[in-house]
Amino acid sequence: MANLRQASLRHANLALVARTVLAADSPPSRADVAAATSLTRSTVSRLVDELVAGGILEEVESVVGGPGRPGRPATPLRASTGRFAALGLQVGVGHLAVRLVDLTGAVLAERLLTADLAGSRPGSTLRRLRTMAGRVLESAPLGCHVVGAGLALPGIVDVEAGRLLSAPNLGWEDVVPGVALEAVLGGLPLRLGNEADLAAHAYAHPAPGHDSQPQDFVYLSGEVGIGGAVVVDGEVMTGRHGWAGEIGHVCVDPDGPPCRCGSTGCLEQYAGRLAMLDAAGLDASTTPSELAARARDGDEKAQLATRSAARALGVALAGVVNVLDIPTVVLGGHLAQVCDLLTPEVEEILGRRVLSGRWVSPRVVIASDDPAPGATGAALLALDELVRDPAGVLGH
Amino acid sequence: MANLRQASLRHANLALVARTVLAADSPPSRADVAAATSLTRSTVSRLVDELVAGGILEEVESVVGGPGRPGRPATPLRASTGRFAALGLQVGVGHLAVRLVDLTGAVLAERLLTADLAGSRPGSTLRRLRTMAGRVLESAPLGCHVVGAGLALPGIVDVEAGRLLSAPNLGWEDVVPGVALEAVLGGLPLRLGNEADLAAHAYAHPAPGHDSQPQDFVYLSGEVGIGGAVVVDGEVMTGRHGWAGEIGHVCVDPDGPPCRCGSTGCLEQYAGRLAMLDAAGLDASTTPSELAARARDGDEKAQLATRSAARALGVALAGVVNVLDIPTVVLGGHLAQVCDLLTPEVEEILGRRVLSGRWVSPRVVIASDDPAPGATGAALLALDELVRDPAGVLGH
DNA sequence: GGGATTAGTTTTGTCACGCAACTTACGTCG
DNA sequence: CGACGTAAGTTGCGTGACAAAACTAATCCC
Repeated sequence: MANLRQASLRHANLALVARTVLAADSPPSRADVAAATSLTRSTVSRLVDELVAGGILEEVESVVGGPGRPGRPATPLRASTGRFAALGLQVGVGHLAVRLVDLTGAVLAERLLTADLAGSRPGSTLRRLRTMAGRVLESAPLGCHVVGAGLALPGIVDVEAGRLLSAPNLGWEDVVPGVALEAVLGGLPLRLGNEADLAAHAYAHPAPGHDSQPQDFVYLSGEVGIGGAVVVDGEVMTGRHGWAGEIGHVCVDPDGPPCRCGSTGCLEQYAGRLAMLDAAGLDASTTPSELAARARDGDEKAQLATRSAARALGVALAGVVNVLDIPTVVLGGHLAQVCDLLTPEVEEILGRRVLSGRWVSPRVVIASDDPAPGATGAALLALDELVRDPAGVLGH
Repeated sequence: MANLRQASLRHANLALVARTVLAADSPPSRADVAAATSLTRSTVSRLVDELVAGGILEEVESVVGGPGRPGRPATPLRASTGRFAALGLQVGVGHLAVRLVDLTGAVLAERLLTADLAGSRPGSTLRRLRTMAGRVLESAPLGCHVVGAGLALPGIVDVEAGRLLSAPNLGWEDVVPGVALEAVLGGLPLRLGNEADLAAHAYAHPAPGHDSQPQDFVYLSGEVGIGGAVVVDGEVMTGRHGWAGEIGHVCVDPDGPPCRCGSTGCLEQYAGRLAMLDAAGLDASTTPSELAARARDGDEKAQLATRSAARALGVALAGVVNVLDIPTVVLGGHLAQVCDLLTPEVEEILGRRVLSGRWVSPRVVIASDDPAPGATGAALLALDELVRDPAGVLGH
């Protein structure tokens, strides 16, 4: 409900120009940006100059063989490398991760640590994360402004309060990670987020301002249980309180096995990592790839486990697609590793159970195999604020 | 991705001022609007003058005893009555409806017709609707501009193409209602919409620019089957193709009874009107209120039917709430008539099955008993375009 | 080397808003 | 009953952001 004044106009067009440059596949010239935005060249020039002066964009020395076109050669523009960056942190059930990502989406520095954190003490775990974050920040290039920090957590988060309400797979309840980390952040605001939400953001936007296809999808993140997120038009749906996306607890069968959430027949009880391994008669430490290999080799129990998981995924996702009309499903985490075993049956069930399946067939695709997409997503989300309002870091 | 120019600024602020006046509970003065929008009085004055000249707003003759406050008395503003209106049409399974709604949300004229249209021929039904629309338009007040028309349909709609793809309960397939109605519309664009989507819009916005509480909810519309809509921040989620909200076909039990959609165990098979009457051993023509009365009087089969419906609703809605974090459910249509029988058990199941139920208890509320909320919603949606860009009807 | 072509800059004009002074229209109080 | 206070609404001026168009710059092509 905020009003608009002349300054808003400038803010909005600065953001538009910045986004246009970041979204381009190859560095565009001022003239290209003018054509893409339907602003005039003079206006674009002025805005670009401001963004370059502010260190958000930079001009590329087009050394290599130009296009050989008549006319004055263009000055290609791109996001500044290493000038602005954001810190992405993640506490997973099996790992800690810290990443420093810049405006081009490049990882300037990172640290990964594999560890079983189920049942760990929040205090000591967050201290380990703090140490890792300190190292990463030390190795940031000179003159690099860290503009934000985000922390991905596998649980239900109160974003406003910066509080982790509950992370059953970690065994954490009611934790405020900001206090343990604030020494290393130096006053930088820390934004918490659900791991699946942030991973989904990273999938939709592999770099700040850069949109990938598709921009509407349902994201499933398999770790111990199943996290999820719904992305509409490139934006992660957070819901009324920021707790949307709990697809792992959609009911597949009301008479199904009890879930630790207190309900029965949740998707997680069929397609969660532990549930699948259990159904296949394998130890909890077995990797999903091992399970997939056994299923392919003809192990009957492994095949049963994957088939049961596929059926549950099909039923749960059909409901989601019926309600949201988002016919693309992205599988990440352990689900990505067994994706090719699941996909045919899941797609078959979706085609049958989705009302609009007659006109558009739902598709299942696989996410990247990044072990910590949540950390990347947390950093990218912080950088997005910069792209959305570049005037904030310029001369105000 | 459109750029901003000075004109955009004016357009945006015109819309802001218009919305502010429409959203106010009592007619605000120019000074009130200035305070609410944080625009200056001079700017508001200019914009209001334009809107008054354009016939969108009007000054109220404050005849009755003013507040007796010192200072120059205010000139209260409100939406013009009867100057701009939109036509809302609806084809339901049991009725036809036509409404003319103005900017204040008042119904200027309407016509309702009860008829069993299941299996009707689209051509003759639409001709009847056309006649009704003609009568309604004839009775519009002098100087009333009809700025848009919308048609609510109980099925899957291709909004862009103006085509009804499938309405199983009517038995209609692949119909383009625009051609049958264009004679009466006189070039006015007709916008199709799903009945539940439009009813949900009317619930969220009882008048143009006026927001009711809540602005985030799941809407269930019970007719023969069950239609649904998801409203986030006052906006009906349409999904990738406009087919979102098919909650009636969320799977409650994969081993449940077959549904006409080709799937099994859909919510509609438990809580649809026909399904409930069938389970209660009643004739298809029985009213839901009659069913409710029997259940209250101790009829065991009727109680069984309502309990089964409540359980199915609980399971299906729990899934939706888990995915979307929208803890308010609005029941309309036949579900509204049996709402008080269903609510306790549905809320109990939601509290148990919704992951975030520990922090926020989901609530079930009842919609208005308007027989054709879709028609109202269709008209309101058309008027919303006017409110969103008032400059469109002024001096361009 | 001159012309064509394209990139980027400079200049001038327009328009919407903020600011502040002003006018209007009412109550209040001596 | 008339001066004063107060709040609503108007008027005139200044500012800033963008459009339009003329201009400069740098390259290719002949």
